[in-house]
Amino acid sequence: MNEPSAVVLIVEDEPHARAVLQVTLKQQGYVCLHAATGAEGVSAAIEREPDLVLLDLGLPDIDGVEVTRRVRERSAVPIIVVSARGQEEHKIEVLDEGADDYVMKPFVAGELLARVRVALRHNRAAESASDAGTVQVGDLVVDFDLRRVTAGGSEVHLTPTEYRLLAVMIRSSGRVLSNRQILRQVWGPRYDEQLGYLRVYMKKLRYKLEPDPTRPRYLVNEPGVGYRLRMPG
Amino acid sequence: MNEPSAVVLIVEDEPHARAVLQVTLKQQGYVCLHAATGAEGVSAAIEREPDLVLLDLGLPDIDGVEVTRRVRERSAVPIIVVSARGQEEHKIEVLDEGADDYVMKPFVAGELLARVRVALRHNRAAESASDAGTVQVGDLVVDFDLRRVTAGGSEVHLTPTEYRLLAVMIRSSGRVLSNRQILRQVWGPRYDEQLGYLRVYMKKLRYKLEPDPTRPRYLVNEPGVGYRLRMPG
DNA sequence: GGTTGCCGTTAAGAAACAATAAAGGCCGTG
DNA sequence: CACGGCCTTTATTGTTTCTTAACGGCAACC
Repeated sequence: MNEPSAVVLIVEDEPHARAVLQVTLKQQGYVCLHAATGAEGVSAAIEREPDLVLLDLGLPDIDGVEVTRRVRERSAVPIIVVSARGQEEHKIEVLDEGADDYVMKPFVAGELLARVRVALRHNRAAESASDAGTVQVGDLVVDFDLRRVTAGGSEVHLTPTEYRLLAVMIRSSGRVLSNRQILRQVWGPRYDEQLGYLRVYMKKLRYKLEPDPTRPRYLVNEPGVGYRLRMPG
Repeated sequence: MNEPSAVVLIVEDEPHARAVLQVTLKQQGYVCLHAATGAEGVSAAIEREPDLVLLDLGLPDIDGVEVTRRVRERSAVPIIVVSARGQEEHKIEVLDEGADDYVMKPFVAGELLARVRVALRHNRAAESASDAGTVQVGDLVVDFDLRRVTAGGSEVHLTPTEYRLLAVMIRSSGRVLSNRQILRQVWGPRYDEQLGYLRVYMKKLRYKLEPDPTRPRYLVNEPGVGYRLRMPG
């Protein structure tokens, strides 16, 4: 049962840090690409189509925030930012620009790898979601071919946004999705702070899908984190 | 079912102490390497790739803390510090630099060997857990992909801070983490003196996870140092 | 036997977060 | 242009989580 090996682009100017990253990743069977400057990183991230980008914040030429922005103009590749101590204040900026996660140097190998796995899995889930079919969770059935939803046996009409939200949730059913992740997938990367949208539409979905909308069985909130579509059981 | 014999690097200047360590280990089938100075120890730890390093704190040339730091720049090999009385204050420093555990001289052979086994096992677990995404310790299971925690078979709801704390502990299960290390990882670098936070949240976690919260089996305190997530056995 | 240091526990107020209702804007269609 | 459906926005209320400070127990040490 081998995972198909993923290609990871490492954007890091300092040779030693780069070596540490590469060794850590290669041991797990990942294939590594390199870029030593922000400019190289941007073009490699777009042209060579890696499955993941590890981006150091302390690059010599372009600011890491700017690198993220430029990559995001052309690609949805997951970006994990690696930053040294004393650069905490960039964390929020860079996440706002569309980075997916954040790891502090020095990091424990296990932690880095965990985040890499999570980021890759997202990506794969989003891609394979395009192959259609019907998904069932409890008495909720979504037919992606016909774009039809039934709850408790009877058909439910959903607006486009409601449908996209449900699709995102049901594709990752069982797992907690952060508010940011949901907003990016449903409304787009620039909307990932519009928590209000998400709340309003969660209410609408619950109203249409839940047996008792005030006591959600399916669409449950994890305070401070996000939402998840609970699987039966 | 033979354990694959592990290679242990002993860094110790005093001949008698070295002999005691070596005999204790050889009887259990471990292969021993030696280094008599800190400098030798650093290069041997990196180049000869032992499975474990036993590091004496009272070396003639380089401080044990410095040895740990230099090894950690290049290797994730488990390090167990062996320290004489009167060096207690170094324990925390050396753990902060990335050592895995410490044993006080004079030590009982059984205790040393138990910690050696734990450190070796931890290393192997960290390697094989990297394709799982879920980590199990005793009847505690953390699924990092789903962000789900179960204790004794039933799901447990954790708040964001509780979850981060458990994640930090379980990623380093078996080894001692200093209060400062934990605080930095869970609350951030600026909170590394807020011991109160840690105590409050340790209680909350124990309450939710331990069979008998007043007699912790998993989250155990190391007085004056920090906490450890004890592995079963 | 008191003092000190460290740990566990508790509770209450502050802050962050979530659910809901309702109003206004946009846009296509009749 | 009036209407209906959908999306966005704001305000209000209610809930969960975090922070903070104080207290009590226990052991080590003088």
